[in-house]
Amino acid sequence: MQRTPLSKERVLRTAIDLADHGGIDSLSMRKLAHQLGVEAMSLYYYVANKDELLSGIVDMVVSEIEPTSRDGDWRSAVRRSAISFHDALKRHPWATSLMMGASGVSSARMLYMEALLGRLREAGFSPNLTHHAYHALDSHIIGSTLWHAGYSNMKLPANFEQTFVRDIAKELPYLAEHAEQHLTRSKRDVPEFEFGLDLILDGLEKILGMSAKGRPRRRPT
Amino acid sequence: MQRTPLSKERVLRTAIDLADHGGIDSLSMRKLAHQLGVEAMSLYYYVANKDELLSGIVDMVVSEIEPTSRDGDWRSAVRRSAISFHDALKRHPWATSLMMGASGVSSARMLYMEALLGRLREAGFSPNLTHHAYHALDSHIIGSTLWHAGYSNMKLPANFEQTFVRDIAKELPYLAEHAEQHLTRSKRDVPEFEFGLDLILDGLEKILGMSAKGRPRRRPT
DNA sequence: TAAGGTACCTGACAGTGTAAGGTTGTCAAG
DNA sequence: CTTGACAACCTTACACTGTCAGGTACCTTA
Repeated sequence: MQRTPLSKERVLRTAIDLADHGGIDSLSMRKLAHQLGVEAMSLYYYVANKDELLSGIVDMVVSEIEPTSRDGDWRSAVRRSAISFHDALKRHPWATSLMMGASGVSSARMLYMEALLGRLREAGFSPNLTHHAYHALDSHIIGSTLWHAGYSNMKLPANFEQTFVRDIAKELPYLAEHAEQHLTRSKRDVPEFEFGLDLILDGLEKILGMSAKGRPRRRPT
Repeated sequence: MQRTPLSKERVLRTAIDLADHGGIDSLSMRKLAHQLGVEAMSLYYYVANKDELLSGIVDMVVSEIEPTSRDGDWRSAVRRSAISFHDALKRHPWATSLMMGASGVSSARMLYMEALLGRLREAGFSPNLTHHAYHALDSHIIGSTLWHAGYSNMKLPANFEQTFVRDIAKELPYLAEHAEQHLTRSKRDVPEFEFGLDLILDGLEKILGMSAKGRPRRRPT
């Protein structure tokens, strides 16, 4: 009875499972190897080192993102890909901080960027506005997700509302109000992420409209 | 000749120095102790464990932020504190990801939140709009800074422009354009951070104006 | 039969956080 | 002057981390 041989694919996938389940800190070479029924050093046959493993799994997460479509109006196309990005990061919260740290921009990420940047440029965004739009969107996605990850990780005491919120209500009433909103917020409310996203998209749309009126664009390239 | 005794203050301050200089990974208990002329375990007299040390230094960074002022118009007050937040995180890039991870919200952070939330509410923002405004701003700050940290960390080859940008120009023209913008961007251009910030502030201002016209607010509370 | 490569393993090393307990110095009470 | 308590610091040890150096078993091709 011989086990099926490993593969980089299988190594990365198991690594993602491990990180998803126990957080990125619980992803060690030995644990990962054990999960695969193998010794730690065997993994180095498939990855050069842990950094490569990490950027590998980030790559897989990034490739889960639906790239900005070329169809339909730019606004809903951008919106969809942003939400898809956000969703992917919610599925793998550890990926957010990993994506920003470590080793440069992966190729999957570059493809995503190209699709988004291209869609904006071809919708009539100037190079400069495209630049700013990209960073505004990216920051919002990253920031929202990082917050979401931190928030969902922090385990509140069971009676958080009765104790903490009441305690700080006198000295920090606005914070108490804010905390309570998180607790009572229903699924029908606008998600925080989408509110901010639409704020940015609204702003971009307005700027685009102004510049289009001022000097109608000639070449779509 | 006896050395002056340590203090939690001094431990944290040296930890910040170490992290500022060599990144958060180079902050180990032993190195920190060595820097203080002491053995590792002595630190545990001042901090319970490394987590407490980390949240301690994050706290110190947060208290560098200029809280949202109660004077002047809400917009420039919020803008100033956001920039101050961003600046603090640029001074200590490691703090960004630390702030979101780990152990809940520090008391310094709560004070900052209270000031911002309060300022918004008292400017006429509804509870719900305040909630969304807070998260939009926070996400942008965190996201921008995290990006900035990653970008400034990644060391490009000296001739990045000539090699990489040229190489990808054919397959990923928009990405190449974007990369080039980062390289040629001058100090007189609008910083990416402030562009996004103003986008958000513009949007909030507009919503606030609309709701004020629709149903003028009665009680500032 | 030999060579060479593939896929895995053993052992070791330097580094990490920290639990358990030990050693000083200072200082007040008896 | 002694005793004991406390503060401030140290020593040792353990389990864990990534990974270098090298070894082993098997399979394929010459």
